[in-house]
Amino acid sequence: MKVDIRTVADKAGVSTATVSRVLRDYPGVKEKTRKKVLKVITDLNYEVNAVARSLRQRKTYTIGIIVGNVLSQFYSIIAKSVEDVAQKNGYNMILCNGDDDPQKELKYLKVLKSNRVDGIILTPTGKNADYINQLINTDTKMVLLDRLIDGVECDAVLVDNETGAYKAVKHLIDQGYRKIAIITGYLDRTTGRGRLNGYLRALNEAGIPRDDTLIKVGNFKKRSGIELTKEILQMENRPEAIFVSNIDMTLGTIITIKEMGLKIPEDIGIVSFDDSEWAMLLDHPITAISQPAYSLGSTSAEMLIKRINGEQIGLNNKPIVITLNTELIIRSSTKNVKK
Amino acid sequence: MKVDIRTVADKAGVSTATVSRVLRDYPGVKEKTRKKVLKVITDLNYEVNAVARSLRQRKTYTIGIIVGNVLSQFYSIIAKSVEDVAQKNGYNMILCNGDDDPQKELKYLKVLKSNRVDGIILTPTGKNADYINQLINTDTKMVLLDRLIDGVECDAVLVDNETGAYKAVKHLIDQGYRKIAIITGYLDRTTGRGRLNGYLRALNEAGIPRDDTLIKVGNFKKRSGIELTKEILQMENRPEAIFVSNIDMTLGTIITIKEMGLKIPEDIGIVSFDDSEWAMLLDHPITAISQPAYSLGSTSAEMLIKRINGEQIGLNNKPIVITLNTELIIRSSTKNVKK
DNA sequence: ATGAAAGCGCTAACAT
DNA sequence: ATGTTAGCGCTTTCAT
Repeated sequence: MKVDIRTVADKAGVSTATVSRVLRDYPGVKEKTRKKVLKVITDLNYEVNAVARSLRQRKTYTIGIIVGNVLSQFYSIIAKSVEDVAQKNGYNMILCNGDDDPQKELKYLKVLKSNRVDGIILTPTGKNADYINQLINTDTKMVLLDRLIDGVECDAVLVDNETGAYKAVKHLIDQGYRKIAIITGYLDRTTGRGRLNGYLRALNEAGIPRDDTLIKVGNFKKRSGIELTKEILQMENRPEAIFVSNIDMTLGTIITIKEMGLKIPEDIGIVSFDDSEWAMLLDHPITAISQPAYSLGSTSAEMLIKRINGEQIGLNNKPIVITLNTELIIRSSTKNVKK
Repeated sequence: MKVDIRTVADKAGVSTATVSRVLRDYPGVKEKTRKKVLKVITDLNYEVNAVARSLRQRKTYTIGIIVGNVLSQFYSIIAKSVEDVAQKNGYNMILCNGDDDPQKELKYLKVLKSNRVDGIILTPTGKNADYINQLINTDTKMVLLDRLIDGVECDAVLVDNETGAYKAVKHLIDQGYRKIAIITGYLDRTTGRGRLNGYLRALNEAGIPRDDTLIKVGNFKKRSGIELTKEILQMENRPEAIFVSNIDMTLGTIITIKEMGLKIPEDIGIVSFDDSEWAMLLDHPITAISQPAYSLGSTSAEMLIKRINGEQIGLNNKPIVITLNTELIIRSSTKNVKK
């Protein structure tokens, strides 16, 4: 049996307007009437039709989030933090798995737009700038997460990739390592580029000349960690340490090192951008740059909701970019035994 | 500027009905008209209002999923697989983090209902049976994932917990272990209970008497893995091996063993229900029961969508329970050196 | 304090 | 092949 606001109104002997007022805790309904209506609602197990409400109010109380890859711990934490904040503010969340694929990203942006979400949090692939600009210009609330897009001005919450990478590589240098390889991610992403830049800055500062044979470009996935590590370890004059730009590739790196029968840190030093609870349990716990994943998500969600509510942010309401800091966690994978 | 179907119709010089037909690839629109309308749609960047469409069609093309804990790898994989299947079938997915909390579960069930999702996939806490029954009776499509609920008859996709646990513990026994402890999860959940039962069956079959001091009840979280492992290792006559009922608790177990300066498997054998890519990288890779997480999610999503489409499933359309098998992956954490 | 009625943006039956 | 129109279930003015 279908039960809508009409059913409730009839049964309670009031108009639909009154039921609607009760539903929304609107003041100015006589206590007795309210009680009566609430009783009928309970009796009939009535649940407001959010679709109809959204249509009428032109507000869905829903935010969309498109992440790079739900399978990674990093994005799981972000999803959770966004959800926590959304919930606290009475919003629902639609999670989309962009898969770091510009096509899927575009598709999901359209889906979210079509569903009239009140705002979008996006981990951008870096493409689709035109469509994204168009969304922003037509007043879609949006916050970029973790990465920027060339040619797009938008609120964003980022991690200080360059400084993080710099700290990691400086630590290696301080430990006495000189020949240091890097496995980067996509260089057309601010994350990949920033981490490479930090690496280069640390080397430069220490007077170590740049050596392009030590720079391997991966795709942030385990597979490329495996392959590139193999390449590095098979070089005739093997590097002393590797800086790996994210945890999934680090996993691949460790697998490969094990397979080749080498030891960390005796044969090769390792530092990872991004940490894992498991990384500290290995026979040689991995030194890592820890990212504030939870804060990244919660900060962007809070920012988005402020925008949705029309609250003033910063000066003259221009887009704001917030950059969060990383932390270097020193463990034994960078203990230079030869030094 | 607001652009709706009316705007498009006017600009194209047709009625809204025709635009609607074009939008839905409805046959019987003259090619020339279709072209004209499509051009206007592109020019205006028109995007159909899915909210209005849903209201009218009484169909949202959205499925909701409530998982136990988005942070765990297990549920991440499930979320991804459900999303993959949903996408393939033209559905969106709303992901909710039930947090294994009956209150949140109830809240999200209501939210999803209110949003008129076409179906729900639920990892149930086991509570809220009344409300869930009411949903089912009012024709809400629902599939239970990973766990059942007492007193609820519903489609479900499960893992064979008992057999999995049995295989794990039998393997320990085969390795010569006799004094075997278990760290279980909530016993009011079919997962916790099933795994305990498998443990007991294996012991029983081997003629090893049940010893309740060796049965520790946890809550599936790392913290309880840490605490209960501490209790076990401090027993005056320490067990020779521990069967840990999920991966988060296993993480806690390993942390504790390390902290106490003990060695796996020399001092204590470990087998985990649930695997992790990292578990194989430890100095003593962890023997584990691997769950078909991806299949769990995809199977339940497929089942749900069939139900939504009104397809006949099984005999006389009664609820169906599908149970998937686990796999024992033997590594060195169960190599009994004393045997 | 409450009700009547319009309308949010679409789709679908019916008419032409 | 296309248009007219009612209505999906709500909220919100405007009356009373």
